[in-house]
Amino acid sequence: MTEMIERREELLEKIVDVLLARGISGLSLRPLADSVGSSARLLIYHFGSKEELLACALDRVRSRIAAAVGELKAKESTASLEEFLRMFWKWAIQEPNQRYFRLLFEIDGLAMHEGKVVPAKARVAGVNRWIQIFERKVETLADTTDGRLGASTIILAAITGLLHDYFATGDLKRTTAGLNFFIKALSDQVTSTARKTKKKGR
Amino acid sequence: MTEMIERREELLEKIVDVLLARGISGLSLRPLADSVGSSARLLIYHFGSKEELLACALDRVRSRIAAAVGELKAKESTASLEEFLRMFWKWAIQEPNQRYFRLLFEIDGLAMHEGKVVPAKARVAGVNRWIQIFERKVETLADTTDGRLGASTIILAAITGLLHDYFATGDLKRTTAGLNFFIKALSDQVTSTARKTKKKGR
DNA sequence: TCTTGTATGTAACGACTGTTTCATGAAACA
DNA sequence: TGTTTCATGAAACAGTCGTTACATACAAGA
Repeated sequence: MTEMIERREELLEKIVDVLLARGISGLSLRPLADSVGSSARLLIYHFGSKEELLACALDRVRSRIAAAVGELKAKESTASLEEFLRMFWKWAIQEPNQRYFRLLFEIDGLAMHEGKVVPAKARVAGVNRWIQIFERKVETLADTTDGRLGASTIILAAITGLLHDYFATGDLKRTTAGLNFFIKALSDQVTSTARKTKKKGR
Repeated sequence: MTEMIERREELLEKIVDVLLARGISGLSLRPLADSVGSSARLLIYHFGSKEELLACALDRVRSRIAAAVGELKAKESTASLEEFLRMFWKWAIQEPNQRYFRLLFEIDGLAMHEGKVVPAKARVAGVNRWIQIFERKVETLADTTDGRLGASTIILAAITGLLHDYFATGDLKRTTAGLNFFIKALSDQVTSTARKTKKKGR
C-alpha cells in the first residue's frame, strides 16, 4: 500500500524533472518512461492514463512553484515594491526557476485554443493567477480597491511580458532596461499617490 | 504553371484560416486536408512536406498581421502614445485580430523548449520583434537611446502581458484597469521627462 | 495521334501513439 | 502450504502520423 504510493511519488518527481526540462508538448509515454527508468506499461499502471499522469505531474509542478515563491516572499517580506520586483526578476530568470516559467508559458500557449492537448486541470497552473503575490506591496500605488487591482494586474503583466520577451529573445540587457523603466515609473506613481493622499488629508 | 501556384495560394489561405481558428499544436495533415477540402496526399504534393507547409502558412500569417498592424499605425499616426496604446488594445482584443495574438502566443509557448514542433522559420513571427511599433511614440519618454529602448520594451511587455492575461482569464475589466494604470504612469513619465528636459535647457 | 507533364485518388508503408492482454515472479496472508 | 495480491515484462491492439508507390485521368505540345 504505502510502497505503491512511494513508487508513484518517486516516479512523479522524475516525471516533473523531465517535464521541466523538455516541456509538455509532444511528450509521449515510451520516451518519458525511458527517461525515468520505467516503462509505458507501468506509467499507465500507476496513474491510470496519460491524462491523469500529466494532471498529477503538473499539480506537482504547481506545488514546487508555490513553495519556491513562498520562500522568496518570506525572505523579502520587508522589501519595498521596487526592491521586491528586482528580486523577483533576478529570481525568475535564474535556473532552476526559469524552467517553471517556461513550462507555464508553454501550457498557457497550448490553452490558447480549445484543443484538449493539456488536461483541463493543468490550466489553473498558468502564469496568471499570480496577482496575489503583489497584493500587499501595491497599497501605496492606488487609493481604491479597483485601482490596486489594476496596479497588481499591470505589475504582473509587465513581469510576464518581460519574461516572455527574455525567454524568446535572450536579450537580458534590453529586458532589464525595460524593468528599470517600469520600476522608475512605479516609484513616481508612489510619490504622486502619496502626495495626493496627503492632500486629501487621509 | 500559374495554375499550380494559384491552387497553392488558394489552399494556403484556407490553411491559414484553419491555423488561426484551431491553433498549430496537434494539427495533422488529414484533418487539416478535410477542413480545406483537399487530401493529405495533395498537401504534400503542393508543399513538399508538412514542415514546409507550416512554414509557408505561418509566413502568410505574419504577412496578414503586418498588413493589419500597418493599417492601424497609418490610421493613428498622429495619435499620442497614450491614445495609440488604447487604440492598439481595443484593436488587439477584437476579432479577428485576437486570433493573431493567440496563435503567436501558442507558437512562442511551443518554442519555450527545444522541441522541433514548430518549424524554425516560424519563430521569427513571435510576439516579440514588435518593438518598432512604438519606436516613434516613445521619444517623449526618455532622453537617451537606451532609455527609449527600455521604454519600448516595457510598453510591448505590458501589452503582451495584459493580452496574455486577458486571453487566459477573460477578465476584461481587470485587464483594462491594468492598462489604464499603465497609461497613467506613462503620462506622468512624459511630463516628468519633459520637465527634466526643459530644465536641462534642451 | 502519340507523348509528356500535371493533378488527383486509393492504398499502403513503417513508425509511433495510448492502452490492453497475458504471463510470470515475488511477496504477503490464510 | 496454498491462495491471493501486487509488480513487472513482452507483446499485441487499434488507431494515427507523415510520406510514398502506383494507378489513372486529363490537358497541352510534338
